[in-house]
Amino acid sequence: MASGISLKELAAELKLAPSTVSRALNDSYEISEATKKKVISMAEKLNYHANPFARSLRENKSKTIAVIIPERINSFFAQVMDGIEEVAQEHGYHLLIYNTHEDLEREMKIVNLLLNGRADAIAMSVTSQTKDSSHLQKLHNRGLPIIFFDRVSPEIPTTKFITNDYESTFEGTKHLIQQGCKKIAFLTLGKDLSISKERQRGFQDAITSEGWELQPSMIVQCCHEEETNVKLIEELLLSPNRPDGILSSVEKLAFATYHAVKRTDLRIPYDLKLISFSNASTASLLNPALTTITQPALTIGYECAKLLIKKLTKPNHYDLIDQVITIPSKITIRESTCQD
Amino acid sequence: MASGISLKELAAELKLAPSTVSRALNDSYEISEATKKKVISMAEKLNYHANPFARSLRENKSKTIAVIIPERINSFFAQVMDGIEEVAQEHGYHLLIYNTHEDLEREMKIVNLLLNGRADAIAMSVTSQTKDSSHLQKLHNRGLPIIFFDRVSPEIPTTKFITNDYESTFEGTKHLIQQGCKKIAFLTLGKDLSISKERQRGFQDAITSEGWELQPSMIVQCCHEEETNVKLIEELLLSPNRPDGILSSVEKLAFATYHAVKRTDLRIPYDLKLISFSNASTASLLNPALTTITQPALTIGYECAKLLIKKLTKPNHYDLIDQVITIPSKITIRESTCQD
DNA sequence: CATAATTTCGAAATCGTTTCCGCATTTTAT
DNA sequence: ATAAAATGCGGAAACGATTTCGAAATTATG
Repeated sequence: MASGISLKELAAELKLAPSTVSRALNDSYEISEATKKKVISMAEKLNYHANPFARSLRENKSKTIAVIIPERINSFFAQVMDGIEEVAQEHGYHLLIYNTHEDLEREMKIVNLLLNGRADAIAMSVTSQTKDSSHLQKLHNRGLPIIFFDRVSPEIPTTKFITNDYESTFEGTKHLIQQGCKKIAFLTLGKDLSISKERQRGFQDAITSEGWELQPSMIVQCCHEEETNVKLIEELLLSPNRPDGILSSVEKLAFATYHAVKRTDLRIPYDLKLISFSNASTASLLNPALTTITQPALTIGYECAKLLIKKLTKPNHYDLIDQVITIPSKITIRESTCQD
Repeated sequence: MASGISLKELAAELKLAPSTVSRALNDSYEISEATKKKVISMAEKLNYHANPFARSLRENKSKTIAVIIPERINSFFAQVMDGIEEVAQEHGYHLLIYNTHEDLEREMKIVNLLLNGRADAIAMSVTSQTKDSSHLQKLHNRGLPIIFFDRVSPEIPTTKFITNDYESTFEGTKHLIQQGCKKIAFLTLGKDLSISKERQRGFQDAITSEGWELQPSMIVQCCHEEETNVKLIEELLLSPNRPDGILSSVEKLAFATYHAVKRTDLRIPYDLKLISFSNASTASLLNPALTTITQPALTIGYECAKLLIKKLTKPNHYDLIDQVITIPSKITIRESTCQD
């Protein structure tokens, strides 16, 4: 219905063969400058636009990259997408974007959808539930270039971008300790996630490096349901041996903590200090301003896209080798961990 | 490279004609149950996946909807996208997403990219600079179903979804007045935008309905550059006839206001009351909590997608008629406009 | 049993590109 | 002057699916 003129029709109009017109439009050396000009100007005049599907079919590539994220309302993922899009657009690539909503079922469905070659490559961050990776393995086996960021799948031998999860969490915890915290809780989402494990390890090592004993009740498994999390954290804060510091490994758990605190008569930072992984630009506007561990989201997006495109444009000269590339986060200290 | 088995190969394996296999997989009535079963099980066994481009080429449709937004780090647009994706996924549609970064040049490039039929339909919100609509007209002329949300282009005769911009702003302004404000400023982005005009009209009518005179200096034209906006607002707040109330028509201008206020010794809500259009879930966590006009973002997303898909699945029985559908916003009063 | 009707399937065209191969014609080399 | 090479273009196949048309096989009907 919305179809315009085809190459064949354009060729007929020019009294040339379709092959000639195709070559002219693709600036082939076999075509004289004179015909090229004629073809191009006629193409513009008739408003010719090459059918992308015919081209994709013929060339076996779609000029499309799929991006799969677990959550859209999340400043980190939003920034990564902006980064990916920037580089992709530069190279003429389009972006198919899928939100799994932290739901493994949906992730599997989406991944299966991509098995048919609709996208030339994939950049993704898995859900917090993703433990088994057989669905991802299928993608990889099919030869589809795939790259992970932040929430990586360790079993797939490809390039992964993460931040220095262990070190940032270690430092973040140390910061809480320096600020006088004696009992610190760690909020986390999926315990199967590799970054969760690393962050937890950083947290634990910081605790034990003080000669303190690690209390299991201070490792709090949260879910993706906001209200449930708020209640969970509220209970934690009302318990007899409540923490005086919290390190949240996920942005939204920090927000949940704010909400939970509001329900108690505790005050941040006096009764509770809070630090969290977050890329929210509003961190400094919160009440009180949130001390954050900020990931280099935009850079991660750039690098993911760059590598994927490198692989797509030089498939034989470059491979997405099995490596983890770490780009450090930055801690920004604000009021939520500092009482003047 | 990543190509799997083709229909023809599958047919060969089954000793059937490609046409038969195609029909079997599409559950055609002309094929016996016996062969259908055989075909389907063999397809699964050989991991057959129909090539989407061959299908798109043949059927002249891509099962893809393009979404164009001016900004990704914006809770409103993020929620709209979630809404669109939800409905689209239900109907087997994929989403191509483009961020124009409030840049008209980019918007035009992206729109031109979509002229070739890569997407079956478009849902978009224009940039704050978009005044001329000839590039959008081209899309529409091509017969591509297009729908606008929030930032609409009035000249394109199609369905548009907005909120009750005039009324919400009117009420928001009245609320400031009720809270004791005597001089109110209005922060806006593009003055050519239809929603900006409507919101500004609501603001002005609320002012004049009090018998007050409208002061031109209280209409503040902002840009998309954060730091510039902060300075602009700071100057406003330091000027001799500074406002004691601000209505921000855009979420990020509210954030800019918070930052600007921090640079002065004014305090919200005592010296300045603030209300803003915003869908940020963190509005209640800000310092002080922000009074918001919240748009029904998710619903807008749902409705956009529903209508587009209705048009795509029943092209002859339904048209995207030239109408503006209004879904009301909700005002949530918080501390930024209330001193106890 | 012969014929008609119905089921079930195959051959081939088609969508719009790109590209391999081939054929003139012109230019350059011998 | 003739052979060789370069230039410029056309014809047709190919990518992988769907679909129209038609034919064979099966079943029903008289």
